[in-house]
Amino acid sequence: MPDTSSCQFEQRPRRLVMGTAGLQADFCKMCNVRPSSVCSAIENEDIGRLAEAAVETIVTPGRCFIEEGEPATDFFNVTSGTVKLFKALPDGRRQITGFAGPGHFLGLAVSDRYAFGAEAVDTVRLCRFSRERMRVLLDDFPRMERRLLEEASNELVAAQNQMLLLGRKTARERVASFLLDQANHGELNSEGQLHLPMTRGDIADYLGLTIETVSRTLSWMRAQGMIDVGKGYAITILAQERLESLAEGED
Amino acid sequence: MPDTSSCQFEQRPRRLVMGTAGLQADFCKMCNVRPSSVCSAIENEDIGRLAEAAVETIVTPGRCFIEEGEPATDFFNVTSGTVKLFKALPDGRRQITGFAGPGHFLGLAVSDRYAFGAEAVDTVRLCRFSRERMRVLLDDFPRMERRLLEEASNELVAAQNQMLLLGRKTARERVASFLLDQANHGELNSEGQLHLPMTRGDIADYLGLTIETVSRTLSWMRAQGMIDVGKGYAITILAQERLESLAEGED
DNA sequence: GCTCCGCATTGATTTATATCAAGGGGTCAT
DNA sequence: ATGACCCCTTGATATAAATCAATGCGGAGC
Repeated sequence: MPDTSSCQFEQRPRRLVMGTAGLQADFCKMCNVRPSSVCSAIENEDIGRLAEAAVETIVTPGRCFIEEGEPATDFFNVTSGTVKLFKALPDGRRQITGFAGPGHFLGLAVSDRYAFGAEAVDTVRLCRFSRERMRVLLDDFPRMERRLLEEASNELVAAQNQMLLLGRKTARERVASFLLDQANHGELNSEGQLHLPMTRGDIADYLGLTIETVSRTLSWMRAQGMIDVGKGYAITILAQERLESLAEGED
Repeated sequence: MPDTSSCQFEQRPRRLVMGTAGLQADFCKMCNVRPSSVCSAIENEDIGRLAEAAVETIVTPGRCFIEEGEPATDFFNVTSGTVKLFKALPDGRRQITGFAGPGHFLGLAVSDRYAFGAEAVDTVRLCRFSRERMRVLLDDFPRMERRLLEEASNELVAAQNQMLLLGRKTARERVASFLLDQANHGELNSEGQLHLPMTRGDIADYLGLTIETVSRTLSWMRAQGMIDVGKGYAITILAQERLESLAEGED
């Protein structure tokens, strides 16, 4: 069955079906990502307002839920899983501009169209807010707007770091930077392993490299004793300091 | 005289001297960049509050006025001229993350240190605001915070485009994209020429290329009849559509 | 069980761009 | 005027990473 979707990452032709019912206040009150998300800007006493504007959505792996260039109707807040954000060229070349994990807010768009696409890497849980309801919330809770500005500023810093990486770092430096970033953001499992939810192809599209170069670079790092590459997507960092100096080009 | 500054772009060892006196209300009221800047969020009746918090600063070409990693004490608003924003690696490799022209707001930083450096490309006029005074202004004028969020969102979109450029575009596509961006933002002179205030080196550091590749690519475009390279920094776009399809990789 | 297919790894070769190198044309201070 | 210094351009060569190609592994479906 051919893929007729405009989204390069879409793997299933079916439309994403999303519910429309709001949530109970307790849902937000108990939410484990609230402390680290923009939702923390709303106090417990007002949390019902937030909850009733939100719709919980589950996105299966590989499913695209924001398509670049489509009307920007919704904002999203990731509550679990990992999302890849990307831009594409007409001939299919792609650049992943970031990975968004729990607590991350998506959908900031100045124009009325999304400037990027978003696809679930693994199973992703989202809270969805329509733009209109979000607008009302922002009018009523200016603290939320401030929190959103903080979030945007953080992303801007990350984007600047990524521009330095893409414009000036070597393949080894890129991969080292990536592993350290992932180790800082995602938590390690009981064996100190870093679980990467994304494929080598995703990493390549994030780092501006090819799959082969990412694979070769990881093999080289393993040969150097810097990392251990386990089964599946698990990686153990064995020489963090060496990776850090490599990431900053001090080798 | 050796350059002992930590700023890679600093050319003069003297410290930047900046005044401390606030401005008259009329200064902001008459300001020609107010409509396109965050300052437009403050109405005429309150503009005195903005003016008294601002200090006008003139920065000579090549002068660095924000140093990466230094304490983030001030915000800036560019009123004339062009600023380059950059990040650097310890060995001197640099990435210019953007050029900021009139109306552009600088200094958004989450931590208490600047995440990037800023240097005047040509003679630059700035309004400077201390973080504390800016904080008070934002508390008193929530519209300004909203305006700042818009600005940050715009920058985020630009950053995503730049990541696509740096990660996935060829040298020709990069230069074509750059020329079109510049033509869109800066206005053309009476002869339809685009005046680029920055050097080939700056363009190279912005596009993740070398000076030689930028120069060769411009020469190639001229040989193709796409552009005319005039004296100094003037460029005429002769075949906009060809440049546009080139910029999007449709060639 | 087997087959298929996507993902990853590794090797051989190519190529776009960097690096090295030389020279020209401004501008500024002496 | 002269020389020093930038910045730019162009040519020759080197190289990091892409591309082309082959193989292996592991899960899903039959």
